[in-house]
Amino acid sequence: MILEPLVEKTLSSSQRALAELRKLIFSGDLPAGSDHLESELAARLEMSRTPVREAILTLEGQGLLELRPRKGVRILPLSPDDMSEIYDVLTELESLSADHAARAGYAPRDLQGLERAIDDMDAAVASSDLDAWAEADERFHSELVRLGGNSRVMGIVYMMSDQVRRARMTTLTLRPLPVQSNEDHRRVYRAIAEGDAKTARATHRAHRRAAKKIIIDILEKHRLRFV
Amino acid sequence: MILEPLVEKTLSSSQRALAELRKLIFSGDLPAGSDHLESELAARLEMSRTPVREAILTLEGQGLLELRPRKGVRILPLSPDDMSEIYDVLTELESLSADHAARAGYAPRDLQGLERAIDDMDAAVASSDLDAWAEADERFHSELVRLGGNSRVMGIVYMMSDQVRRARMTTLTLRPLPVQSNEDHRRVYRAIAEGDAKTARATHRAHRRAAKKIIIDILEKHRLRFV
DNA sequence: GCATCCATTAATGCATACATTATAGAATGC
DNA sequence: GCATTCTATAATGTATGCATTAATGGATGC
Repeated sequence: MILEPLVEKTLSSSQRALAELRKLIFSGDLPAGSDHLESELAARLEMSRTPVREAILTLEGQGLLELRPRKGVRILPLSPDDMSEIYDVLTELESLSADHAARAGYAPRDLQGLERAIDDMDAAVASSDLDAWAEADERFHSELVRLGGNSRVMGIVYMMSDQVRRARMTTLTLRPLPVQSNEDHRRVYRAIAEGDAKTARATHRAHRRAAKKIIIDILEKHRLRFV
Repeated sequence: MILEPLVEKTLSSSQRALAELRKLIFSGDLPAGSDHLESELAARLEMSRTPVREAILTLEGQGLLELRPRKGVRILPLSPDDMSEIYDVLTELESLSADHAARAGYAPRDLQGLERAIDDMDAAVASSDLDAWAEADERFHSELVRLGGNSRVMGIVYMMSDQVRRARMTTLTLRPLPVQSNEDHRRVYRAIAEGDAKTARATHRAHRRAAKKIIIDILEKHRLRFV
């Protein structure tokens, strides 16, 4: 019998399995394209197969891995085509969110989260802190979707952001400093604040399309497949 | 997401559980808002809790039900707000699909599925066969998404179509005969055939927005919550 | 009579044991 | 030597049993 750490939080095993597997995938400890047996993962997480299996099924539903009976679970690689698909979905759903956010008539204080994210991105660009920029960028997009007020959109975008994050790990250092990007963010922000749904939607759409092109070009140029 | 081959071999218990639970939900045997214990469902499907539990987790991920520890799983009701969210997502993703389908430059024979669905809807309207119309309408939309070529979009739309189908069971007999609707479909079809992405997108978007309004109005007018 | 606490109960979450089955490799026949 | 078949193995899929824990109801004290 193994003694538990005293500060152990009361997280259920399957929740832990889900979180830990996610971390292992994002950290690259479980590289894209690699295969792993349920029992192996269970041993690694020091729990039985049952909760691990539940987490695996969830992650399969989220498109992070694939069950291949008798061959183990395969961590799914992301090809440029995959990223293209994901960016297209994000483009549509975030643009919808921008539209709805503009129509919702939010007060300035409701938009503080957006504004702060934009400011943080400016600061990050100024100090060339790519990690801080990525974090603030992600915050901007998730805040935008939250303001859109559609819980289904939030769920889908949250799922796909996971995948984008995987790709970003690789591409972040290869892309030019995102200077233009924040100008776009500010324009989206202004349009929402002014209740101009049409501009908010169109501006965000253009922003996402440009971002997609940058990422896809990098992935293809460097023949990056596994991220 | 992937269509199963028609030659069904002995499918696994968890697959059966998934299919059967779906059927029970759609048939109304498990009404929206009702609670059910894992063990009760397992007994009903004549299998152990394990595969039932796996199916339940999958269905939870698809938003059909909710796990409430110690209270059983609750079949989720669909409020007008839920339907509004779902229609908004479908509007965006199907419009994207129409756009991409138009750009893809399909040959006429590739579009046969669309055309047949439209013809079938015409026939169904002529004979006032609402069920046939609903089936063909669903076929049109799923074919459209298939032509769009984005597998993520296909997956999301497939999931949400399940929910729309639940609502449609109730609203179908309450709505006016969908005559205008098929005129829209034909215009989308023509735009795709002619490679006019802009028109395809805009037309389909308008179509979906109109459909959403009809459904939501009915749901609210009749105070329908559980479907 | 009311509130609080404790005990009982029952449902889930997890572990484990078992059944099923695909696959690799050996063995046998040609 | 090659192919085919059979067998052993191992991984998944499923069943079952046990532990944990939330909820309910009763009992007790005020």
